[in-house]
Amino acid sequence: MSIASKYEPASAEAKWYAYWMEHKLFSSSVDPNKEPYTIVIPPPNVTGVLHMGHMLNNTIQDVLIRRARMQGKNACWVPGTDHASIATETKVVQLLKEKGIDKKDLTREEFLTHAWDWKEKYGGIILEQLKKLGASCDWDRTAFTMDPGLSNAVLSVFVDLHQKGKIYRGIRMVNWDPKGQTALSDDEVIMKEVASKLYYINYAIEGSPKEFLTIATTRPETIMADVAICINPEDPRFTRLKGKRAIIPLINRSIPIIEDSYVDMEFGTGCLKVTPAHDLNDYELGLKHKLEVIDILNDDGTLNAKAQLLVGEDRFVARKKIGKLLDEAGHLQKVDEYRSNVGHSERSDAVIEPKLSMQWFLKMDEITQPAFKAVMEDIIQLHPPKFKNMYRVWMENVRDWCISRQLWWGHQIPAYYLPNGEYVVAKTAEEALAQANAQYGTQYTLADLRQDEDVLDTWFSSWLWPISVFDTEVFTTGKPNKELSYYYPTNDLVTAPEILFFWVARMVIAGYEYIGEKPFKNVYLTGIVRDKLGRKMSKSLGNSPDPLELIAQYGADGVRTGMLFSSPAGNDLPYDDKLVEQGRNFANKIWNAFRLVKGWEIDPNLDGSVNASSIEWFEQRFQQSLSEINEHFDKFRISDALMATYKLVWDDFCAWYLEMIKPAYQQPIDQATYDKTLGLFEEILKLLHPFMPFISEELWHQINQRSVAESLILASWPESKPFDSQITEDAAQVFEVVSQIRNLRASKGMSPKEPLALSIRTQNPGLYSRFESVLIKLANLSSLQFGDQVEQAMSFVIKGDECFVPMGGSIDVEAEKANILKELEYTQGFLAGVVKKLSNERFVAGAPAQVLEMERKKQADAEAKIKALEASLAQLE
RNA sequence: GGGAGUUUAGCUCAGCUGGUUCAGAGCAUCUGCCUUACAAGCAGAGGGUCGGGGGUUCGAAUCCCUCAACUCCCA
Repeated sequence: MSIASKYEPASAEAKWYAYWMEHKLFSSSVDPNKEPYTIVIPPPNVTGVLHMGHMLNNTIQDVLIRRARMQGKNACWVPGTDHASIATETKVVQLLKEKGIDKKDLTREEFLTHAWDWKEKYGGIILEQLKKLGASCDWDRTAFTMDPGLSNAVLSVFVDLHQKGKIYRGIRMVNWDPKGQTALSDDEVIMKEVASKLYYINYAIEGSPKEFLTIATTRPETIMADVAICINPEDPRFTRLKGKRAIIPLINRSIPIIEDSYVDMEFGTGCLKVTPAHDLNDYELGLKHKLEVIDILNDDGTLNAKAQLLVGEDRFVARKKIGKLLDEAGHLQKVDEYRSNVGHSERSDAVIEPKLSMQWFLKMDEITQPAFKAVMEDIIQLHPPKFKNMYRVWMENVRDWCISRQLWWGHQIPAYYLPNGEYVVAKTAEEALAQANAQYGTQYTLADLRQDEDVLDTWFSSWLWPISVFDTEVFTTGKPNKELSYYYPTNDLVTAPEILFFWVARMVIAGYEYIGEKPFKNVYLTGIVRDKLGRKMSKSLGNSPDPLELIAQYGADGVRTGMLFSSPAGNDLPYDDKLVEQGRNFANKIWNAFRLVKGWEIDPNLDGSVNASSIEWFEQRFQQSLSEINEHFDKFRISDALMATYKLVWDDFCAWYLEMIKPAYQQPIDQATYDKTLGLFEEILKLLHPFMPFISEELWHQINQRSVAESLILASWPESKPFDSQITEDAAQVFEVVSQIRNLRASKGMSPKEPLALSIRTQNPGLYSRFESVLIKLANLSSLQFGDQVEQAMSFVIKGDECFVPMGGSIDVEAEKANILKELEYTQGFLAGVVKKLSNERFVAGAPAQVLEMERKKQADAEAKIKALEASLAQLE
């Protein structure tokens, strides 16, 4: 036997991935005779490097797609990447900076040239890494959200929605990232608790120089933007101030004192400075009271001329300085330490500045309705379903979507401003010009048009992904092409719950808006991969293992199964090397099972009928597991499907079946059993393939020479057939006897090599005699008999059948008596419970017949067992 | 502050519409084995008042109330 005792994954992985690729076994094309099964990959950021989250996510997709392929479906997994405007632009800016180039010194075109260079160079890395994992994507379909076609689709949609009156321009308070110089959506803002200071500032009352009121604020640098003081009309402390005006310290501007019940009398000093330009709540209060807006900040977070003071200083520097100024001028009453929640940019980590700016918005109220309904009515199913609730809450409170971003990398907004102050929206400048001149009767030329500088939110392109990877024209034509008609709606989407709203919900919205049909049937939400301490894996923490390193160390199959062992849908995965180790061990187990079988010599003259019952048992057991596995898959319980497969292979096939049929050392096996066993092995490899594509394909070809078309990746998923659970139950009982005898040996310190005799008192000897040879082999028996009690024997009871193992003189009577007494005591207690239940009239009257019958059987069994135990005890006396 | 979710063995989780799948699985732990497929292994064992309390019911891990802890979303 020349096969290594340890499975070496590296060569098999390289070999079979190349083989699958070479023969285009991942590729899919429209075939009306086959049912399509489609998954679109959640496009990773082009800036991305494969991390553990991708590993989990893509393993699940690959499992689903490979199983579908084996089920004879036309499996199509579309890969691709997302241009990720903020992340990529940040990265490119950083890279240029390292080269001594400042983005400010570049034109838009120059910057984009650099960005594309970067994308061409690094943008595909993550997809290459996915190949190492075994991902069976149709790589010929690889898409990018800024491909010409997909970009065109984005612009079409923008123009269309604008025409429909759903896109509008408006001044809004946005989350401004002064570092990234862009507006962020609420969801891109992370609230963090930070230590800050609460400044108590005195504002003089106009007309009574000695009087003042005190305001508590964490942002003293914005007092120059104050437009009012607000008090609660119910607050008796401030009745005297009603209708008066206050003076802003340092700049001495007079502002009104207004009343609004919005003010929390408990917080701070009970009165509030109103600064509409720099606080969302103040902005709304300002709108309500028709107050002026004074914006004292530049885009980069420095103070502008309107501030009058500290012009050009950064907001945080200004905060410190103004504190000092106020103090020196005698306006600062005190400063308290304070903890508050402050929004930070998810990308740049800069403190978010609420800022008024002109942005583009998509009206969400109407467009979301079909998407809301689809999930509520389970037309689209979320797995696990607990996310349905979250989805509902979000959809019910959805706000208009701010779709503009102040960046260069992305889809530039197709809006063109005209010299007359108007603007037109069109896909190209030429179209815009024609439209403008027609609309306004003007004679403008292209040079008169100025395109909006901003780009669209990244999600504004990825929400079209399940459509635009197949058809980029449907948004204008309204007619799906062949590809889209065939592959859409896709089947399953696998993604993280954190982007349920960013992405998933919006794809559903776009799907209904443009195709009138859901984009997918099922959404499988994975958990977050965390480290042992429960922290999210991140580059900055350095707590994430390198996935490629892991694959090199444990094998792709080991890593895939390791990731899946402990990750039910929606649950976080606390990552531990132990998991992938278990995966690797599993691969090794399969490998060695194969070594065993391949190592057998065949003797054509041998009669294999002794193994018939073992084979029959395993076939039934296989079917039983298969139906469980299929059910798990259907319910998207991927971890459970894997665990059921794992147990079938390790416990049933390796630990029981192979041991049952294994010939004695260096003895040959009969032809029939050998052939059958290889056949069963093949069935097992099929079940393993979605989880462990490499080792399964490797062994598949080692079992037999096969053509490309006969590759395992294309093999048929085993057919589910009815099974006889009586056989598996009986076998379980026989196995229990084997375990008990092994246990007996272990507890007596006897060698497994020393044969024992077994006598069973049973109503049903056929059950045991059917597996007689198995019992003899696995329990190492010298004989098996049926009959009455045996003297000088150890005994145990299984399902009412008494088993006796004569031990000759070596039996420890006292210990055996103690054992039996313990068992007896327990059974008597058990019986008492059952009897009590049965003597309860209300139970007898209320419980269904089936339950009653069960209880009666329990009683009978317990009584029989007690009798048997007592007899054994008497025997020992 | 509003809403949702979670709490079952040391860890990660199953336990569907209350009753033999009812207290489970994998890993970890402990004991004994290098028994010629596999020590990345084999054989065996021990772990849980099902977060606390109360209620409904003949019967509750499962339904209701309440308290506690943790997580997430929104403000």
